[in-house]
Amino acid sequence: MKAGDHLFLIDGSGYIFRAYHALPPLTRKSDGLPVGAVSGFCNMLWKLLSDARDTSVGVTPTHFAVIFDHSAKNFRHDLYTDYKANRSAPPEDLVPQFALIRQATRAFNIPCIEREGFEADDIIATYARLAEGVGADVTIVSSDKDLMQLVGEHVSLYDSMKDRQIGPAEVREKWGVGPEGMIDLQALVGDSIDNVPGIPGIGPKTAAQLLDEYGDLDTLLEHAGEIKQKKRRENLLEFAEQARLSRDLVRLKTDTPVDLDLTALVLEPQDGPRLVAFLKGLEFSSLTRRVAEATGTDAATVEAETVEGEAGSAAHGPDLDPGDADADADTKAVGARASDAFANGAWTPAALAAKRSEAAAAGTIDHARYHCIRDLETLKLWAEEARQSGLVAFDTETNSLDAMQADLVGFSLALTHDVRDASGAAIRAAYVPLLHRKQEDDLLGGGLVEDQVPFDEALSILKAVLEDASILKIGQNLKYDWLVMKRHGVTIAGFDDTLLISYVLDAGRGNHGMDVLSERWLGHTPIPYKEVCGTGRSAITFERVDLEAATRYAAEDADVTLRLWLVLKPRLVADGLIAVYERLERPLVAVLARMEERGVSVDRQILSRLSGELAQGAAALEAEIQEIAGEPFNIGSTKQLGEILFGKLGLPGGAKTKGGQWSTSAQVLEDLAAAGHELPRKIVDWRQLTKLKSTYTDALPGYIHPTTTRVHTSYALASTTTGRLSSSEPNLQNIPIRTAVGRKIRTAFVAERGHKLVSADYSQIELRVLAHVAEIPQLVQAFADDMDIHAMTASEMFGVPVEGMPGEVRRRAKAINFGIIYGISAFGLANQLGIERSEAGDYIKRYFERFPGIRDYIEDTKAFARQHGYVETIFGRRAHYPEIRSANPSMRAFNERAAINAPIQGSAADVIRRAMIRMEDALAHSNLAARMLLQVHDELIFEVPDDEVEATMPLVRSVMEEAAMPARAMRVPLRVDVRAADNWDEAH
DNA sequence: TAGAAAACGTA
DNA sequence: GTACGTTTTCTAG
Repeated sequence: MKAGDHLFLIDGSGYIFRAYHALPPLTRKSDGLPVGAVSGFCNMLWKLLSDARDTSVGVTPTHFAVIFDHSAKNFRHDLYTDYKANRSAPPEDLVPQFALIRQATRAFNIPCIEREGFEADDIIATYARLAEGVGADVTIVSSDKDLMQLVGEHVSLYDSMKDRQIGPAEVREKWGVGPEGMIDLQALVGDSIDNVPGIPGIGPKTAAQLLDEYGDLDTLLEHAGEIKQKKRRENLLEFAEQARLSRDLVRLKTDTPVDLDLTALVLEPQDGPRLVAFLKGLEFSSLTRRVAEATGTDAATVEAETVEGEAGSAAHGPDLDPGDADADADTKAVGARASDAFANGAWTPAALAAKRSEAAAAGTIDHARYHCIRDLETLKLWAEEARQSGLVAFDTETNSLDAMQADLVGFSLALTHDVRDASGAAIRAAYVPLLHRKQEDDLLGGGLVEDQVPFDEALSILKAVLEDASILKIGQNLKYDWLVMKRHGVTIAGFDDTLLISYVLDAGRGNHGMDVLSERWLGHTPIPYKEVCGTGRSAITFERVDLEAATRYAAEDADVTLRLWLVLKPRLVADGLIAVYERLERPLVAVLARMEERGVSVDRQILSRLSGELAQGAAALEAEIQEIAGEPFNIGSTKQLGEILFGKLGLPGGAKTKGGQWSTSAQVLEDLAAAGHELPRKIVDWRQLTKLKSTYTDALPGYIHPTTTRVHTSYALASTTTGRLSSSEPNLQNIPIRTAVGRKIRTAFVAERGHKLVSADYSQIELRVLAHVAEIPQLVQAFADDMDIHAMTASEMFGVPVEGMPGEVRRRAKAINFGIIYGISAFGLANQLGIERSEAGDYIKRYFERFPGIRDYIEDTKAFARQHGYVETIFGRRAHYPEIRSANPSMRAFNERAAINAPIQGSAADVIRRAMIRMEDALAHSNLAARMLLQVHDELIFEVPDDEVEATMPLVRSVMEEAAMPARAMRVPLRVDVRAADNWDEAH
């Protein structure tokens, strides 16, 4: 490079964000892949390059490079740990575009530069100074103020979107200081987006004025005591150090090590066919045409490069939240687009999905090809490849199934160099052991296995990949890995989860565990965990597994996960379920993980006292029961109990169980008690006490975490057919409430010192959903008027006025209302109400006469389910009922009832999911410290600092009540009751 | 020792 | 009549 040459440096990362926000948001390729930013980027690049050929334009580049940010972390984080802490993850539909823009740069035959540990700005600064040094001119394509410090006689900025050149004069005009003053100005002002602190109370105007007066930051700080304005003076004195730190943060590094020297940046001509193929693949038709013309390429003969929707990155479907118009219309538009795409000779999403599935099933898995990575250099290479391809499957190996206890002992990665190949032939997978221990059990418990990658170094390389949202991580049940990594200081950002994708696609068609999915889609049975770690008392933890077996097992997990993703992700687009996945499913992973991580405080003493009381009560009852029975027996054994009750004592047996025994269910025992027998009542009571004791007061303390001293449940996102969550280990969604004794257990769930528990629950959400979907005028009106819905139903059915209605009448109406939600049958209603089937049938008949819309809804839903094999919630989530066409009438009836229930239960579940996804941001925006701890289907429980309770309650209420909006306008309002107290019993 | 059956806690 | 998870007992291996 020499004087007179002109170097163009494009701030690729900055451009991506700016283009994303500036351009129409919904630019997508026919398979749903979002490409708005890529499109803007390519057009901009082409325009600049055209200028290079057109000598009539004054500015003609001779050298050219696009610079990208490399990793989330750089030297500035060492200066200031909170640097860029305010940055939120990039928008979902931008993530897949990072890799595409790198691909685009290469397709344009332009150097694509990035370097670990440095921001794009530093590399730009370095090249700009180098070029300046040889007398060349430099144009930096960016309008970022952070780069303005570089502007000078030979260096200017070019804002490609406003087509504006920024030289020293423009900098001074905009900021009141010249380029040389920009660093000091930024140091004073700070930057809330990058979280550069600056000095409080000083904005750009004041900063410019001060710098004008004192010359530079150091002089200003020396003379800070002379400032007249009191507050300003105090702040300058108090935060002087902070300003100096800020200066170090904003000053760009001009001695970044660079791989390519200036001569390597010389502008080469474009390879016409290659570029055309790429642009054609992205369906940029007008740019394709222009490029073809300019490069003398016959576009018609060039085959489009298959640029992935595919590129395996998040292909995007319709937006559930139509701040962008009508969601239903959106959904249909995708279907329409699919056929258009086929007309263009491209794959339709469905055809692509089918092709992938076929290839995946034909692929073979070869354990011999797996790598075991045992040195840092190799690991770095793999991380680099992940970055290049923008895609990596990831799985952790630990020493516990409990994510809150698990320590990382290794991890596996899988990469592919061709995301179009679902056969897996292009996949490489590896296991990285970190803390495996020798198997022999010497006194010290066996030392570490030799030649493992040093833990801290490996973790930091992994961290850079996992936290970089522009690299899509693919996992199976990522909530587990997310939590484990979080506990190791790493926050995974930018991911897909094959468990959740499968769940969205196939809820109701069996479970979604990796082994099942692998057999279903790949025809491959993965190595069972048992085979590696054994079972029962001879089981070992993964850290004791020898590296060869561990590699086979762990690398296979990553390999299989990546293959599954290649098959399943296109199906999301094909089935129009991308929005469900991205709006209702994927965002909950981090939300739930944080809830699990927080846990809830449980008072051991209350539980232990209760346990004692329950033990006493049960023992007393046990003695009485055995006294009456005339012999000791195991009351907990239904078999023995049946023999005593219906054999020895000769009580009349009621129902039989499936196994043919006499049933001893609570219902049967209650009936016997009502008939005057004294023993059954005592057994019911005994059962209640022992149930509460064993399931709750005795079990819960065992779940208190040794270090956090709180109870951390685990939520399953993909276990129910309807879309509800489930909770386990321990299940905190079935803590007693119905009986007085049971409720006492809730008093043990407490807020930590200085806090309250706030419980917010939806009132009658399922009935409201029913009123909405079935469009029942009376119900809609009743909810609009905030009436007692069961009383209103009773009044409508039986002609009884709501005023002074007997409790029994209301109770019956209530049972019918619930019955409807559960897919009513005369049999079930009769059971519930203890009336004759014929009478129950009459009730149902009368109900349908009064509410014909409900009958229509039920019939329509059944017909839909029979036709499609699934039903949908109001947000488009599907629940499959493959057996609804069963020839077995009871099986069929069961599936029909479930299918009637699923849209109601599932829509309610979707609503609270939406509320949960929004809640954290809503709280943060209001500067509230409330922490969401638990979800119980229609209830959310928070822990809130005492002095924020008042402010938090209305916010929580409004987020929940407005959760359906704007995606759906419900015909009925949602109502939420909110209460605060010291414990869960009083808060609910 | 693993898994089914019965019972029962929640929404 | 829907949707779950946990506990205890008992049986099959």
